[in-house]
Amino acid sequence: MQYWLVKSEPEAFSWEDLEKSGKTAWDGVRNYQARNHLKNMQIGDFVLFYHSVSEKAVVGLAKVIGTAYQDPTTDDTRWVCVDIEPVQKFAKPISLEWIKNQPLLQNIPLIKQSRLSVMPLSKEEFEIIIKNQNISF
DNA sequence: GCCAACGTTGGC
DNA sequence: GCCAACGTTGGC
Repeated sequence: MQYWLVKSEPEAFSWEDLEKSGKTAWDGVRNYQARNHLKNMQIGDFVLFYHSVSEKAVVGLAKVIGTAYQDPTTDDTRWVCVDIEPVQKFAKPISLEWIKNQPLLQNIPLIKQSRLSVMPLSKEEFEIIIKNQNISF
């Protein structure tokens, strides 16, 4: 079991869009580091969903329901996507500002490498972010 | 809206 | 193989 965080501009694809469609192919990734993380995802892994730019907050929890396969939005075989589905919306979004103030979250790529769109989190980092959300697994 | 950070491209 | 130019992301 691994833990991940993915970013999306809500104007492009939001948590609400994910809930509406029930599941989605996490495609369009064109960065090798992010691509490598996608390839490492396993079915059942949890994925935190972050709204970048206009909101800058983690807004929900999703999970992986399909492992990496050829990204259908390109013929270029370098790129893959995975399938995810929503688990639960956060009762209270976790802001970037809050994350920056947590001593134990100082090393996550969200802060250190702001342009990476798919990143791994440790179990501890994941649990700090989802605590107080009353999420039932 | 600006711009820093950073990844990619292409000329040499 | 280096690096300048360029495009994109995302915080501010």
